[in-house]
Amino acid sequence: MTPPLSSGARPLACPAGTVLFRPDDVCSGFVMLAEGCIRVSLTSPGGREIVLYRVHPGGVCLQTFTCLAEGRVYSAEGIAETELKGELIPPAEYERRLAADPDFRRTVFTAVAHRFADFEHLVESLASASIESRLAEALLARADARGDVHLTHDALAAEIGSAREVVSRQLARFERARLVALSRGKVTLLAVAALKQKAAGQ
Amino acid sequence: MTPPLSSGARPLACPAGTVLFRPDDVCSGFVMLAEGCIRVSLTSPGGREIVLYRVHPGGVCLQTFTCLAEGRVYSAEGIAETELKGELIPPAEYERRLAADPDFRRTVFTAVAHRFADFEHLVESLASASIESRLAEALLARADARGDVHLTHDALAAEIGSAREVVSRQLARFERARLVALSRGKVTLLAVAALKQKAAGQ
DNA sequence: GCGCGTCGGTGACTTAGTCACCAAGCGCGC
DNA sequence: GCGCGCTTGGTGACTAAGTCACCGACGCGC
Repeated sequence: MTPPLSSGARPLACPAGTVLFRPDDVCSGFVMLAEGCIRVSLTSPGGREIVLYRVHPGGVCLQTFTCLAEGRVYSAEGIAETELKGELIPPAEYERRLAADPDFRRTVFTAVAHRFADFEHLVESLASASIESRLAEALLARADARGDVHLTHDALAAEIGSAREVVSRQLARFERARLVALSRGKVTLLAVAALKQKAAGQ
Repeated sequence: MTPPLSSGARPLACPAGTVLFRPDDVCSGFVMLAEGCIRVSLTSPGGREIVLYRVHPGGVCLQTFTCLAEGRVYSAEGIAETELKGELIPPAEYERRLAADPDFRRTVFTAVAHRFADFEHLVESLASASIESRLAEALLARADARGDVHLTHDALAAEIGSAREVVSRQLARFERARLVALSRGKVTLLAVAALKQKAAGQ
């Protein structure tokens, strides 16, 4: 459709599991994702990890945006959850496009705004929602079409910013209530409607 | 210095305590603050309030930015903490300036980026810092030149996204350790260095 | 000086998080 | 196909934080 996007943009391709950036890394450019998913997470000094957000095609990595706007280093970690394809736009080219291309500007702004709304939701649920509702929400959000969630209890704990033991115990309660079935590395949702109620806070 | 900034901008002036916006309000324009301070906070269904951030001159209200970028309604509450002076830039004019004025664009971007970094800090401390360290941090951040913090325990609880009773008890512990002195509506810092240690997590 | 609204203190209880440890599942090399 | 070691999950015991209910103390207006 569009011609080669610009002189400066470089193709980006990497396999699942690639660490795209770590805290204190310098930002090498703005990522326009065509395919795949990037998980951005924060790890506290105590070793607790929390997933801040995921970047999908059409989305924007706020971390990257922040780094480019303020000339700072990254403060979180970004990992390719799946194989990635896209473009890496170097800082100067990014700046030029923001000035010259209203569509590009609108895309970036909208994505930043959207990301911010997610963030607000995260703050709200960290500050006031129960583990039960946050876990129910995370399960619903990350289930595949068959209702399976392929995550360890540890990974689920990172999704909701809690601890593994807490997740294990809450999952055990869900299992006793026949809302889910548990197996190693997998949670199967049995009662989606009931979980939605829990996610909404009963 | 600059001539009247634009055809569209309207002067903004209001006294302390004014509610600038509430959840579900439509955004009437972009605020450029010349003087004063706006507190933006979220109140959960359970009635728990948490202060998201404060807007100072040169800063940007992310809420407003989000609303303008996505054409959405506000999701938080904004209150004038002090008397405000500034300009209100209507949406169309805001859009025009973003396109035409690189300095304006840079200002907005930098401010948004900065705000986002604060937000990340908020998420990190909600997810993993103790009440003791969050309260110590809040006290240090909001003390005046004499080391007085003129906030009720309730207001301090909103600052750190916790409950009044929890704040009262932690303040009592600080008082027993001679780190602060308590009186009605005021906390006086007695040992700033020790509080800084607590804020950093010992 | 009385009444009332705000502010702060406290006990009793629930929920969440931490720590230490163990057991089951699984892949791998031999 | 046996044993080894890593990952994952389960559990008890404890601490920290949050909730609920209630009361007392202060401060202001009448």
